[in-house]
Amino acid sequence: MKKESRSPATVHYDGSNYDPSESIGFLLSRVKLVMVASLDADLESLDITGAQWAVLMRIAHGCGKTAADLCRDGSYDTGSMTRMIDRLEEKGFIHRERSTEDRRVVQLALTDQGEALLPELRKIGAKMLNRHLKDFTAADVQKLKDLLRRMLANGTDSADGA
Amino acid sequence: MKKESRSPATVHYDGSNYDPSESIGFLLSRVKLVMVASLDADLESLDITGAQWAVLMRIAHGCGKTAADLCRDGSYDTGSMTRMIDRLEEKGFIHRERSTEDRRVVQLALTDQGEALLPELRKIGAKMLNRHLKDFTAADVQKLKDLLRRMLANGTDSADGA
DNA sequence: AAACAGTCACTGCTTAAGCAGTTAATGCCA
DNA sequence: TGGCATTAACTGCTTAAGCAGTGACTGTTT
Repeated sequence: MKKESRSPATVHYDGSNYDPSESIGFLLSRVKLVMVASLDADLESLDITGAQWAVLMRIAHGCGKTAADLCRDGSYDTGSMTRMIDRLEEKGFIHRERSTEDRRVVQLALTDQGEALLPELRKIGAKMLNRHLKDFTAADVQKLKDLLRRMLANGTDSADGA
Repeated sequence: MKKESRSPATVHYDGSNYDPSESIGFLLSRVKLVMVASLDADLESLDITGAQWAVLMRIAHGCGKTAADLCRDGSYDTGSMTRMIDRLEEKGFIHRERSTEDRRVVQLALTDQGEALLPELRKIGAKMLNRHLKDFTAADVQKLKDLLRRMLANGTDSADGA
């Protein structure tokens, strides 16, 4: 006596119709993996990793003025972020400056060297995305973003589950 | 004098229209992150991680009879896989058996304990996916799979880039 | 048969992420 | 004003992933 599904519209997987290599989870992980690998390859000559690229882009766009901002927006660990910033600072792309208003925080900014690199970073990122979106219509891209945003919202708001 | 785009249909990003938190790359990473976090949380009581769950599911579905298979199908490092299998074996979920036909390979299989756990693993995986696919129509799910598969194909075949 | 390249599982090494705990600074409230 | 919770950045510790290299074994070629 199997229980009937109560809300058929939202039950896409019921525990028996699983094909690992076809499931959304595996596809998603896989796509992320190849995108990062592709980015890493393109960034190799600049001695920058994909993760570092992401942080530089956020700083450049003003999404993250401080380490704490970057951690919140990127769901990143604060300890890891400190060391990430260490690496980027050591390479000369960003610099730290203790805030005068709130002396707990450290303001982050691109150095001239980091600023100079920015166009290339943008170009590489765009190239990688376009490569993976080859033959996508504008509608496809919009739809994909929409679906991903909805998944994100579903995962974020009711974290406790059923 | 900016160069005109040559193939407008496939140029979604041109290096200037970047909003980190809205780009497909960030969305994708983010969705993957919350899905894994969600899976980890649901699996916590079983003392299994999301990565371990993925391997167990693959073995259970016969997608990976050996470590080398699992590495190929999951784009996983062979060294990491050896240790992953160590952990799963130590926990009693799988067991190794040297193949008699080809004595290089080690056959992997679920133990009785692993087999017994399987229904619960399936249930947890399905629950996680359904949670993130809430309010998705069947067409939405199909479309998402289709788009992800196409991205994967784009990233896989021409690895050299432009 | 002997040499050869290729494959499999495994090991040491390096890197980096997450967690827990520390210190300094801030805002709040009695 | 003094105490208290909160926040920011940082530090040690643990875990695990990727890379490079090893030894055992296989199929192939000559």
